[in-house]
Amino acid sequence: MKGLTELLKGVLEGIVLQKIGQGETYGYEITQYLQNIGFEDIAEGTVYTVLLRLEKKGLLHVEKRKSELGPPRKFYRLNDFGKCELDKFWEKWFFLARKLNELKENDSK
Amino acid sequence: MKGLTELLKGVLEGIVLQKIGQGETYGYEITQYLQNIGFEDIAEGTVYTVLLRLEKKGLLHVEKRKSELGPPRKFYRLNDFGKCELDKFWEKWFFLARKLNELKENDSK
DNA sequence: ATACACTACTTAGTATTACTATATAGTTAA
DNA sequence: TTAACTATATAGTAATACTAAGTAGTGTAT
Repeated sequence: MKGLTELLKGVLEGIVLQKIGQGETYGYEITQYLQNIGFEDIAEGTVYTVLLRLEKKGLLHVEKRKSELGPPRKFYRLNDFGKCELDKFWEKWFFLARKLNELKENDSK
Repeated sequence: MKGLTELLKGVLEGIVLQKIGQGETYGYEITQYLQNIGFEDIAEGTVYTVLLRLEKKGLLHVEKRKSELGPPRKFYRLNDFGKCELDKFWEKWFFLARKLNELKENDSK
């Protein structure tokens, strides 16, 4: 899907948090994952900037370890603060989603 | 709801387009409307910058007319391009909403 | 051994957007 | 005439995703 950039602001961060929340992972894997679920236009660089930002904000536990195949990976997990921020993201998202559904449904009335 | 700023990127424009699509309106009224439906933290200035942007992009038919009570108003309607962009907004929104629901539902599995 | 593909991470610079703060001004009622 | 309400505009800021480019380890085919 093209032209999603502005709509992704804030959302991409939430998606990445959610993915990390489902189990230890790393940047390259997250990028592949996003491609697979339909976000074909999200580039690697974008994902890494999100990760570094989340790291700086202190939401992630980070561990650099060797990979069996390829260069070393930075493995991420959510810490307590990260889990809290993930919850907040979903709250905000569902607030917005509910509002937008209401707006759209007013059409048919 | 606080801290919605980043999530509103792109969305606010869509909401304003949708509101205008429901019938001729003007900035001040749109602002009041947003307050009423739960977006208490969206300031007047924000709405006007959106409107001027949409105007510049050529999505709106504009007509400045006197008001019965108060200063003159700029009345807006969607032109064909605006209607097209509104449709595109909803397409993008529902794409994203569907994806996010899928991500969230993976939790329970 | 060498070249290539794949894996994996980083970063500088850009564009877009919502927000803050402030300014301007017409209208109405006290 | 003062205050409250209506109505619009705009300069500057912060946050975020995107582009483009670079670095480097590992595995495979030639």
